[in-house]
Amino acid sequence: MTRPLIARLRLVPLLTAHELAMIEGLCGSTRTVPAGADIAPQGDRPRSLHVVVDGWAARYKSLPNGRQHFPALFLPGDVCDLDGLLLHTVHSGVRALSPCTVAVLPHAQLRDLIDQRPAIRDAFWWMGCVENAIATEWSFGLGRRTAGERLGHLLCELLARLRMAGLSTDDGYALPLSQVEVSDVLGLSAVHVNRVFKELREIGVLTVKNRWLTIHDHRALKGLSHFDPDYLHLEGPRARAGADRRGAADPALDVEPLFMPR
Amino acid sequence: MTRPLIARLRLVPLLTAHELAMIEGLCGSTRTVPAGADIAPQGDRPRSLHVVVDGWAARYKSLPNGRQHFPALFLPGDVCDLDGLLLHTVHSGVRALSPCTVAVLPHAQLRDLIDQRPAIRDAFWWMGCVENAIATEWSFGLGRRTAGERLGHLLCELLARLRMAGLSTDDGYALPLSQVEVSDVLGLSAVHVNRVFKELREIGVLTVKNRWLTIHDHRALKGLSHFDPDYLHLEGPRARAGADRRGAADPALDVEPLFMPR
DNA sequence: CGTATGTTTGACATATATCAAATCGGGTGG
DNA sequence: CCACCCGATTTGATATATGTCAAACATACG
Repeated sequence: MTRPLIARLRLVPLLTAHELAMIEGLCGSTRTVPAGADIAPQGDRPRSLHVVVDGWAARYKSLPNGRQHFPALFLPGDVCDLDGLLLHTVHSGVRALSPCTVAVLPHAQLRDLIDQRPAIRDAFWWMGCVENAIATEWSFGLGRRTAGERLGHLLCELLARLRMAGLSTDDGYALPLSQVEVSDVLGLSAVHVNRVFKELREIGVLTVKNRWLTIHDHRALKGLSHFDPDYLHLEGPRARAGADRRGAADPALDVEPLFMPR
Repeated sequence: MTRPLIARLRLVPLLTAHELAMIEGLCGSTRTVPAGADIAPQGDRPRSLHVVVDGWAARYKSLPNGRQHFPALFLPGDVCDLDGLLLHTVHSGVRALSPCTVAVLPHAQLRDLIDQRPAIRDAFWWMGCVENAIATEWSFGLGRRTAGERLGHLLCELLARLRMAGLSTDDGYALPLSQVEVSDVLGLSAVHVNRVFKELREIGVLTVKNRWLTIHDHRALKGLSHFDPDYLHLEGPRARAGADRRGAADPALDVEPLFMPR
């Protein structure tokens, strides 16, 4: 079940249906990982690529005294260790934040595909660039945004990304993160995250109940966090000159609609 | 004069001398950019790649009320707008922090080279991954390190990167950044950066004089900032299976030594 | 039901920001 | 070569956002 990756790649006008099928065919096995466990092994010469199919995961880094940080969050459809394809040692681990299902694509075969098919190469390279763009935005937030702006911005980003994956309703989504985990994303203390949530709740912008986030006033949330989704590159990668590819419109692959009906 | 890029790529056992020459041959023009000016145009469909040959540059992002942040720093040898090759809109600008010389490689020709030569593709893709790894480390610092640790860590990183480029002495380097600019990298106020510099000076770890940084006690600086250079991937990308490439040892290209004599 | 985990709240501590002024330093023009 | 000047650095006083500690509550789970 690599649907989410395919759904994501389908957005990419770069790929033909045939190429999508090739990628899908590559997914040998699927693993399930309990919350809290590592998804991708750290260390030398990683041998495969992991795609989150279900659940949420995060890259993590920590310091001896217990300080921890999540510099990236991976949602269904995201490749969570793209770097391992090029780098020969991977230093940051990836941990499941909720129970996860991950697809495992062996590097060797993926490399063959990348060598043969420039469009596939570009699709994966492009995903790395988007990850980079998101990291840049987070970096800015950590450096220059207030706690309230950071939280608001994160929640808007997650809505946009989940919506693209077809995993949100019009005004909310399942948020499997504890406040402690949110604090490790935002570089704040858990207590302070709690206070900011409370504030947003009190001004009527959102509600969290039973791990479900409802955004009552999306406009306000976007406004107070200065959210602009451009950096997510929801429009897909740039087309290759002269290419007339149209995977996204090809009905050969039966994939769920990408946007929820309003 | 694309020497610095070539010097950087030479570290990469991936590339043959011939391939290095191909890349070097691509560099049509060279531009000089005054401090404070933009190097790479933002916006849709960028048409070329820019390599810093001399001087320092930074990616920047800002908010209306004047808050500014530099999520990445580019030193001689660094490609400063790799993302533009894949992304069809570039949202963050790159600004020269000191007077810069940049080499301009047209995307069209670079793409041809990348299509033909997997090793060249991997070299550029790899540089993107390293940029990503550095961004991840900075992100961690912004989220979880104290002001002192952040500054110390940055100064260690710059020493390592400059040393790789042959631009440091054994115990210091030219630091063209003002304290305001450092504060925009570290997500601090300029005043506080000044105080942290003072502290490091008073405990005898470093001196800044005339835009030259001298590190008197490197061990202490590394210790207090928990610096570990692994994330810089100074060892180059992973070799391709079965490849026996050895550009770095090939004397055909007359490139300066990469490390200063002690 | 009890136990563990997550959330909420309060009181207090502190790192860092802000504002404002003094001083330094180096380039420029006379 | 000196005097001026402008940006950069330095310092002090004060403000504030956020962290820390600790306890009380919820909530889910077995």
